[in-house]
Amino acid sequence: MARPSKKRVSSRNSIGDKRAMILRAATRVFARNGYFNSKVADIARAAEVADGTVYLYFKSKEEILHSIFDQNMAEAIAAGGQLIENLDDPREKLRRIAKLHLERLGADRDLAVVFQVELRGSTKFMEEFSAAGFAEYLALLRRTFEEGQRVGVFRKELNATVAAKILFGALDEMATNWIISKRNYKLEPMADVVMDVFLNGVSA
Amino acid sequence: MARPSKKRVSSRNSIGDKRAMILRAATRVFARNGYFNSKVADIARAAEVADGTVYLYFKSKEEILHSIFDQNMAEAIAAGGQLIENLDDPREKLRRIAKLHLERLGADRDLAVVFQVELRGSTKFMEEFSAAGFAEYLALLRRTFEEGQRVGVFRKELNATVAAKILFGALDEMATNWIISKRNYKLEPMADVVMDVFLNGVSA
Amino acid sequence: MARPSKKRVSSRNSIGDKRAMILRAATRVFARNGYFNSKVADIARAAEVADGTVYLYFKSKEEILHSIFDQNMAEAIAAGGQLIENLDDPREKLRRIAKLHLERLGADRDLAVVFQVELRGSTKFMEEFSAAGFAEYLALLRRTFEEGQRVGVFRKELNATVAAKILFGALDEMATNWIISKRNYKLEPMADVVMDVFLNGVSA
Amino acid sequence: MARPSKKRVSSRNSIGDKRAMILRAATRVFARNGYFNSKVADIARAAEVADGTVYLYFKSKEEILHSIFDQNMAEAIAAGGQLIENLDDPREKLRRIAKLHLERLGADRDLAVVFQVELRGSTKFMEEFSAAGFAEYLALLRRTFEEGQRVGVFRKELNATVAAKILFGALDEMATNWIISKRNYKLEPMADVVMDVFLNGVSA
DNA sequence: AATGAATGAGCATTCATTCAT
DNA sequence: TATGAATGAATGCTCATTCAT
Repeated sequence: MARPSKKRVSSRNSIGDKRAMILRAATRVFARNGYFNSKVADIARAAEVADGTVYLYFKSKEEILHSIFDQNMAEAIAAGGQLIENLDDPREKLRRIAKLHLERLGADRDLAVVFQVELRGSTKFMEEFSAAGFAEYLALLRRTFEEGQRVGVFRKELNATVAAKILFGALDEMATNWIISKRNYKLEPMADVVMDVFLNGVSA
Repeated sequence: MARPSKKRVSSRNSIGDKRAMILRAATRVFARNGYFNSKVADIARAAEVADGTVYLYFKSKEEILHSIFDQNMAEAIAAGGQLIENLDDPREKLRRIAKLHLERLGADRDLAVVFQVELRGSTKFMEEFSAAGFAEYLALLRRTFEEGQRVGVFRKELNATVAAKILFGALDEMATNWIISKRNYKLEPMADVVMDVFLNGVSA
Repeated sequence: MARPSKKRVSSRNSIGDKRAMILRAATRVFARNGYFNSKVADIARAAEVADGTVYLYFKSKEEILHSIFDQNMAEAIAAGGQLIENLDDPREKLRRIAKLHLERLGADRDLAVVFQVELRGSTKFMEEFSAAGFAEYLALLRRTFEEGQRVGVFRKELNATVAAKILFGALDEMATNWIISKRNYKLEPMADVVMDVFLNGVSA
Repeated sequence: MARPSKKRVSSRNSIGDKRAMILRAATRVFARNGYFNSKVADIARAAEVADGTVYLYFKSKEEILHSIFDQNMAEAIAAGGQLIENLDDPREKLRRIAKLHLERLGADRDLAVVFQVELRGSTKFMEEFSAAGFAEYLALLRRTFEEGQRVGVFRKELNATVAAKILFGALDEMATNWIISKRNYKLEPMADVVMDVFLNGVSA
């Protein structure tokens, strides 16, 4: 009858972390069961809160998925910007970005599944998240590529937007394959191979 | 009370088309509403058959999605194989495959949406369809690439599997972006740009 | 493609037996799966006819169940009447009827299941089949009992209708228990025990 | 759009009653429409709760039927045990049990219908509920009968199990007939007639 | 008479969301 | 803030029955 354990240790982080806990729990749950098969009650249980509590922090189940994307995308872009601000060579910039891309996904399989699979399952999401951080990320790649064209290291006749998409597509496929693959390998080193081919392909 | 009209008009198309009609209707419905939001009743209405009729041809809603994938993938692989059997240059082979890839998707937006979006929405599907035709397609790319390495047109130090994935990823991204994009452009020509960069990047 | 076997032996009985074949098949199917879980298609398959054919002989699934009851009940009552018409002792008459009752059910487990279980599953059936042959059977028992009272072998103060129900209930329970029982024993001999107790209980 | 009234009135009965209310409502609904024709929505409406609420207390529609049986059977057996614990004469014990049997059923026609009709409609139920409380009830009758044989009031050569079934069958038939009957009479007094015949029949 | 493809009404169950406490 | 009992809309699938052949 009594609910003994349920250790109040959950206060391991100062208060207010509840939102973050729910987000982390949701990432885990979505990754394991898929967005549509995940119940809000599953997330609540995983986050060790009551069902209703989830709605104190998020308007709906969908908003949780969005928040996972938004938060991580914002972090990634911030990290990426910081990472390259002191670099000069556009090729090196792209290399660092690519490595960071796969490094982040490779460090958290659940997050990777949500990004590579769950977020793709509907045109609605696709369009929305495309309009959001994803476009920004693609723009970062494009601007860096244009910079390379300006300084003469990349072929000037290439459409920068398309070039950015090619690079993104290649990296994205690495991530997706890594998730699906039964084998156990590091994702981040794949960035080197991709960049080798890509830079070779676009260099002036 | 009475069940007036609705007399078995059908036969608009010769018999046996029913399965194909349902498949076509489902592609349209899935593309417009997403797999999870599509009701079997929607598909039935779009195919102009009764709800129950759907189940005479498919075991479940999920099987319909699978059938769309299977059928089109099989056709595509057959067409691809035929297309390149008389070619010698591995580079040309890859060019043709890439063009066919984007041509087919570009010719049927609904089908493209199902392939690029709906089929990606769950690890379950991903793994299953990965195991099926998709793996076969990737293998086709890989073997052609290896052939190119053998005849000396592609860099021998590159991992053929990874190279195949890079190419697929780039093409895949073209397709996905084409779907999401509000602009109206032809998909198939994008193959040329992708192949330009890719071949440049992998050539010996 | 060809449907070779399906031996036309089915004409083992002259034509017109189709109705009987469906009835027999239905008894088997109802007994094994229960009335509500039995599909008309199951019955058709068991009877080796097409689904639609069933409806050439019966108006509905429910009518099949009724027909099983009606037919067997009519046979049983006819057999019972014949069996006792040359007997004098009312006690012997009841003994014969009881034996026949359990003998018939004990000879066809499927039929017994339909009579003891499937026919009981709804007040609607109960009332209908009560109004039909069942009432007639109970009346046979009652009249025979009254005859016994008249000739002085049964206690006159007993209500004959109730006495008939007691006897029927006891026999009915023997049949039901026999069906449910995992053990393997003959049903018909149980009639002797029941008659021993009953006759002892009602004798003047 | 708005979801106006229907405010959580409830609390009409103290909380915790909800399970009991659903059970009572289900008994009524099953009795009136039959188990298979009863919709869970009917039960919910009758119990004045939402459809989903039913599933907070019961795993399935089937479990509701089981629960009706289990609960009432447990109560009846407890009541029966208590009723006879201070009696010595096995004949009197059986008389009391028989009276209680018909008294309980006679006091709640809906419950009687469920017990006499709905619970009988499938071998699955039959076997299950046979394995459960029903067997226990039959065992109670048998043990009491054996006790009577030991103390010499019942004929020793009779099989106690069969004797118990005969008694049960007779009582059961009284109950079933009472339900089906259009006439309006008390069920419980029938126990006396049955016991008169039965005891007369088995007495040493 | 016989067939079996087609029909479409019907229903148990789930689960995101709310709100009284 | 937090809870979790209660809600009720939503839907995939089944199957008795029909009817064109």
